[in-house]
Amino acid sequence: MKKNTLGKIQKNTLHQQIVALLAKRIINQMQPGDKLPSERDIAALLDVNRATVREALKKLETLGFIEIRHGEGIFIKDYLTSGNLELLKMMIYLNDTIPLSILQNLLEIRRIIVPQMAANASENITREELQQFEAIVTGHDTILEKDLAVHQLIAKASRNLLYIFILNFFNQIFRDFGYLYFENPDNQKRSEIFHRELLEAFKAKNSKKAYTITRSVLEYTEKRIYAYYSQIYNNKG
Amino acid sequence: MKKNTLGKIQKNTLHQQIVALLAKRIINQMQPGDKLPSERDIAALLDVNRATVREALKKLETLGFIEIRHGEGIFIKDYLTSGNLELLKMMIYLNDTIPLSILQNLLEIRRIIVPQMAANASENITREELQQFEAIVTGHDTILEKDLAVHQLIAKASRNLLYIFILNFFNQIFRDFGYLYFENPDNQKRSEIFHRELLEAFKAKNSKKAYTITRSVLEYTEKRIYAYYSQIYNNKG
DNA sequence: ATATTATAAGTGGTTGAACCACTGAACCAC
DNA sequence: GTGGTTCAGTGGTTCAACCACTTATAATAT
Repeated sequence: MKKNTLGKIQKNTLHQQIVALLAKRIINQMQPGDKLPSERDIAALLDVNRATVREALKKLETLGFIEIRHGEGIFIKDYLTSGNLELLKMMIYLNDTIPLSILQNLLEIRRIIVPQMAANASENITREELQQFEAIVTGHDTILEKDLAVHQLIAKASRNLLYIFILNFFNQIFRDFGYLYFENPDNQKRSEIFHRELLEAFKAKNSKKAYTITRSVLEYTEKRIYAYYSQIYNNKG
Repeated sequence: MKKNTLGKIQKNTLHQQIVALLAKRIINQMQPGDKLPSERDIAALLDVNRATVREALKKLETLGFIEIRHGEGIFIKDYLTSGNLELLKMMIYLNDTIPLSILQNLLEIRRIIVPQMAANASENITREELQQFEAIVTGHDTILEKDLAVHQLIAKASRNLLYIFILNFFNQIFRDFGYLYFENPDNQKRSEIFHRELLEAFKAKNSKKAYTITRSVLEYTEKRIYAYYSQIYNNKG
C-alpha cells in the first residue's frame, strides 16, 4: 500500500464501501450464474438508498463482475470469461497485499511484454521524447517515480495503445507496492543504470540492445523479488 | 459489429446513451484537466434526471475517462496515463469499425503473448482440460466459436490470471469483428489444422512445439488480414 | 383439452425534490 | 500575514413514486 506517514485516512464513500462488500461476497460465497438479491432488497439489507446501491452495481457491472438484466435481476458473471484487468486490480486491492501467485503472473507477463515494447520504442521515439527521457534521468524525483515515468515513456513511444494501457495496469500496481523494492540501495542503483543504458540505446536507435537491456533488468528484478519472498517464508516457517 | 440482419435496434438505456455521448465529446473536443459541467448542468442540458447522469459518470470513472472530486467537480483524466483496456474497447465500439492502427497494435501484441501462453498451457494443462479441448475440436460449433473456446482454454490452462484477462479483451473484440475473417474457407481450414496440431502438442506436453505452432498460425492470420485491408484500400484508391 | 391472450407480480430504469458533506474563495478578526 | 467564518457551488445520499421489461399464471377462445 501507499506509504503514508500520517496513517490511513479512511474516507470512502458509501457506494465504494458497497462495491467492496459485494465484491468480497461475490468472490467468496457465490458462483457464476447465481442471482443477487434485487436492488430493493440489497438497499433494505444494507439500510441505504436504492440509488446508492445502483451506483455500486454500475461499477461492478463495468468491471465484468455482474450482469444486470432489465426485468429479470442481477446475475454473477464468470469472471474467467468476462473479467478484465480492472477486476483483477480490484481483487488485489480487496486484500491489503498482493498474493504471490498473482505477483508471479504479473512478473512473467511483464518480462515478455516490456522488452518488446522497448524495442518498438527505440524505433519510434521522437527527439522531443528523448529530451523528456533525459529530463527524467537527470531529474531529482524518487527512483520509484523515475522508474514509473521511464516505463510510461517507453509505452508511449512504442506507439501501441495496448502496450500503453497494459503498462498502466502494471504501473498502478507498482506505484502502491513497489516502494518496498526500492528500499534496497542495490535495486535503486540497478534501475538507474538501466535508465541510462536504455537512453543510450534509444539515442542509437538500437532496438536489439534496447530489448536485451530491458530483459536483463527485469530478470534482475524478478530474482530480487523472489529472494525477498523466500526470505519471508523461511523466517515464518 | 455483430451481424444483425434486421439492422440496428437502438434499445440502449438512457445512461448508456449518455455514456456514449459524453465519451465522444471527451475524446473529440476535450483535453486532460478540462472540467466537465456539473452533474446538475449536464442533467439539465440533456433533459434527464441527475441520478441517470450519475450512473453514466460512474461508468466513465471506472473506465478511467474522468475523475470525480467531491465538492470540486468532474475532470478529464489523461487516458494515456490512466486508461485501461476497457476504455480502449469503448473507443473501438464508438465507431462501428475497428481502426486499422489499433488492429495492428492488437495483432502485434497478440503475436507476442499468445504463443507464450500456449507454451505455459502445454505444461500445466490437466487431463480434464485436454478432454474439453478434444470436445471443442470434434464438436459442431461454428469455427469462430471453436476458435474462441480454444483460446480461452489455452488462457485458462496457462494458470496466469493476467493472460486470461488480456485474452478476454482479444476475444471480445474478435467475437464481433472476426466473422469476416472466417468467411474465407482457407482461413477456416487453417484454424482447424491449428486446433488439431495444438491438441497433439498439448498431449505430448511439448511446450516448444506449442509455441511455434501458435506463432505460425498467428503470422498466417496477420498476413491474411493485412492482405484484406490492402485490397480494400486499393479498390478505394 | 389445447392454444392463445390478458393479467399480475417482480424486476431494473427513470424521475423530482430535498437534504447532507465537501471544497474553494471571499471576507473578517486578530 | 495568520487563522477562523461564511457562503456559494459541487458531488453524495435519501425518499417516494412511476415507467418499462420479463416471467409466470390465470382467464379466455377455439
